[in-house]
Amino acid sequence: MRIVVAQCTVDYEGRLAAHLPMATRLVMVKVDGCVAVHADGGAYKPLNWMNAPNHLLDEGDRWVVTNLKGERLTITFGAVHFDTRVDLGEDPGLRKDGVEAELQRLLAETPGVIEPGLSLIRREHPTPVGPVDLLCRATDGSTVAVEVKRRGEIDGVEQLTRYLDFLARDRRLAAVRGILCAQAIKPQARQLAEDRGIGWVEVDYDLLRGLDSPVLRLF
Amino acid sequence: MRIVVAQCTVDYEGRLAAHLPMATRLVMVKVDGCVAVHADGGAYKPLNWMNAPNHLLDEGDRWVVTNLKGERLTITFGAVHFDTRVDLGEDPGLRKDGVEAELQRLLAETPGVIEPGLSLIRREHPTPVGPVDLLCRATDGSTVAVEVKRRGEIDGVEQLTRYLDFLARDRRLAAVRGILCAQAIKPQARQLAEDRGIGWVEVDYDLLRGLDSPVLRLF
DNA sequence: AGTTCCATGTCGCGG
DNA sequence: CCGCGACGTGGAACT
Repeated sequence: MRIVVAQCTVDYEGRLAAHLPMATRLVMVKVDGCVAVHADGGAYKPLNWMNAPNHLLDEGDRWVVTNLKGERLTITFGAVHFDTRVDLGEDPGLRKDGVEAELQRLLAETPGVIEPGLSLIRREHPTPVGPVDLLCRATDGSTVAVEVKRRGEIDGVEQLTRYLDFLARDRRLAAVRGILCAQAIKPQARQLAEDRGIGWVEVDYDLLRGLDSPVLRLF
Repeated sequence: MRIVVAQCTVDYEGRLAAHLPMATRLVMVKVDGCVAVHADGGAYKPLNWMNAPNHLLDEGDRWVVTNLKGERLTITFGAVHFDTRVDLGEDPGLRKDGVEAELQRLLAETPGVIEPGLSLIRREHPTPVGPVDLLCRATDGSTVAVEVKRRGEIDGVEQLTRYLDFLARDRRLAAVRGILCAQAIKPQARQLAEDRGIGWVEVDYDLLRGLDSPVLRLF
């Protein structure tokens, strides 16, 4: 990784046009070739950047970074405060927990928390417009398509609506209804769901993880 | 800004849980207090981070960064390769051109380029499923909902469809139709729009900017 | 390569 | 402060 602290102007031409006047900034070049220009604020996002793969033309006081999509990042340097290279080596990588995949797994094991008596038919049930997260059977005999999200928003309702359109035509299934299931569901998503006769349920991830624990599963 | 290159392990507990084993990484602390841990790859996004506002407890070989939402980032240091501070000063900021907000503003000033004779009723007209970009009156007396996009894709058609569903029920409005307006509209979006009786128009951003110039507005 | 969908999305604006 | 939608969204998984 190369780290440069220097005065510079930056110009980006591509999906939009952007310009940065001369000021002191941090320019980071990673071994994969990506370039990022940071100011001393604005969270972790750089002011400007160019991801790999790209080509960096180093003219000394000016870098021109281009990619195959025709985007161009031009950095023109003034006074350089500092310019160093460090070898970080390969990174062992990140472990994550608590994303949608995890939530879906937990709900598949305890579908009753979505609606009393619900039982799982299958996960990732295929349709022509994508897989339904959980396909279930309700006590009233109807089929229930469950869309699992970490956060319930309008997109989730649209997605479920598309699935239901196709499931309704599947003669092998009983009458099909839909439920949007998330840790939190936004008012507009609730509104749209209700407007379309789609149910919605908020579930507690920590509670669910508790229900899944070895001790409680003995009961 | 403080720049540290060091061996470290990182743990994040918050919206999810994540762990990074010991390895050499770049830790950046900006003056606004945000902390980012970078590996030598993975584009401009850090492996882990904590945005401002937060509180950094510096125990020397361990940093504990917390925020009011109950998220916690813990960095435990091993060998430190280097640790420096630089004063970047205030950044003059970024100028952007060609984004949706700009396009919407220009169209609001010259709605006639969307359809001859169209006049603006209001921008950001509220509905229960979100605001309509431009609500207009056509010469035939009908109301026209315009969705403005930089790039016209299926999402834009879906969004406009939702608005139209609700607008159709508003008895204060005349018959409502919709137009998707963008710099470029993909074939699939055109197809879907036509299928739903929604109009679509491609507009030239540069031409529009020209129409908005002081000289031409005299005419 | 193209499409779909998730994300600790982040960011900015308006209520 | 929340709600909402845009973003140079980026990135991964799958066709």
